[in-house]
Amino acid sequence: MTSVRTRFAPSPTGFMHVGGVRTALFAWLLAQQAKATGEGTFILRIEDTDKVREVAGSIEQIENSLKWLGIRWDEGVDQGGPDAPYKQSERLDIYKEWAQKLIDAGRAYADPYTQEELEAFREQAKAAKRPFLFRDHRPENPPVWDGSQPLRFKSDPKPYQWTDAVMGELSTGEDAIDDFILIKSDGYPTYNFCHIVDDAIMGITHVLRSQEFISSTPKFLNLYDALEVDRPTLATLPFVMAIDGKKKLGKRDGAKDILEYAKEGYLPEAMANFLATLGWNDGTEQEVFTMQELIEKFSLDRVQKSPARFDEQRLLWLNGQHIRALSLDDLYTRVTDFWPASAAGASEESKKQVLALVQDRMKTLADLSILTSYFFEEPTPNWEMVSSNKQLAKLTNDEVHALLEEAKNSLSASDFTAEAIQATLNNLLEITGQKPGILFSLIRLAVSWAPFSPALNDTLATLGKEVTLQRLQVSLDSLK
RNA sequence: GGUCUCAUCGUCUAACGGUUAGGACACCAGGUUUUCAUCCUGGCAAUCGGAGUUCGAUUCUCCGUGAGAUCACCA
Repeated sequence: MTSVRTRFAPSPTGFMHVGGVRTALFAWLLAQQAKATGEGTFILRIEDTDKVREVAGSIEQIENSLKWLGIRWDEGVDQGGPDAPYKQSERLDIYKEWAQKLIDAGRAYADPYTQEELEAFREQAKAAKRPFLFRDHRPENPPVWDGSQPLRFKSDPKPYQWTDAVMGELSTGEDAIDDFILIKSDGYPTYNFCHIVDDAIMGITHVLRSQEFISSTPKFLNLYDALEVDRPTLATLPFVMAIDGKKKLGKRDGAKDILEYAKEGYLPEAMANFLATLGWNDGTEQEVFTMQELIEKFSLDRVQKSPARFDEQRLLWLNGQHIRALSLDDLYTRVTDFWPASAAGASEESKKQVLALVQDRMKTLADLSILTSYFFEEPTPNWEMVSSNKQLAKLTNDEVHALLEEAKNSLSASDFTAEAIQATLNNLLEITGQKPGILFSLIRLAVSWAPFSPALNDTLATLGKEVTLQRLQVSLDSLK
């Protein structure tokens, strides 16, 4: 019987980008996996203790992002749970209580210095080429903490050695530990303090977070000791790096809102697949995973230690793979917002027929419009497309005219099933003595005027005899 | 500067100390008797450097080098 409780604890400072989402995904996968054999719980906790940086609407946006990806939480701000509230700004009393325990134990004290004095200490250390440590300036007789000063942790500096579920054995010297602030002078706790309190209260078993926290981990370990709480399994995830440069992906470096990808026609399961395999693999050569497979196969010990770059090409490829894996009906429900405007009046039946034709060619749902518009609206002849085609450019206007005329005649006698059309077309090859590359390309353009389209016989069959012949005529007429 | 982490094709990655260093994306070339962004086949392409341990290091150790993180009343 395993019990896994994980949490995703974002601060509401804006939209979510792929790095943050991946952390959430991994934590969620772990909890889902545990559900199969025991207890698994995934918690969404909002860390809103910095009122200055808070951005209105962020919580809703975070929730929408997770929902889009298919991540559901068992406990959270919107639905509550046994450890409610799940918003840190509503848990201030709890942190005060825990802070008092530390004060009583002589492990916390009021910081009597002004900003200026603090700054002077920093300058001093810098001038002396020494690291700045607040604990070098611990006041001998700190005032009684009345809430107007910051409350600091009285650390117990010592070397630490610990095991990280991803990084393995880690260690630091005592310089990594300092008297950090537990509660700010505005009454709100710092992340360093309250996340540890909450994780303990909520019984979090696995803490997943990104690499930037690795150097503050010794502080956390020191606090766990002072609080006398068991520490959870710590797992440090490597960065997701920006596509170019070598910087970690961040909002200021052009990281996109994850919901942007939804608008661009990416499937959530493709995004999940991509994110999961960015820094993780199952040890086989499998590249495409369903959500269910990810849940079953994910493991922290196969997570990469080194940062990975965000490769949109691979995401695009995966998206195509997942689109092709969808049933037609499923795909149909996903593309609702992606049809060309001209398809508005088309019936579900005809739209599905068209969709079936292009499913294999779509890489994003947004491709649908360019791929299908000519099924729903009359294309405008663009002879530029003929003259810029290597093979077709060799034909004279008279030859083009003759070929299309011939095609029109043959097709008007066809039964117009896909099979019958193929037979007609093959016959046409013999009559005209043309190569398929020329004849078929020409017909394709004359009825669609699109850069690419499905197999010619399927395209014509879907358009129907009447439309096909009419479009051939329109094209003929437009040819001077 | 202190502390800490990381290092295999362009990118994502695989490889009990023994493999012609494997796969995928991208790219290139063919094929699937039309286009093509699907599909199939093939090709290109990597162990950061130097010592050491070993019969044998991508793998273990050390030293470099490079990259990154962190040193906030931000999370």
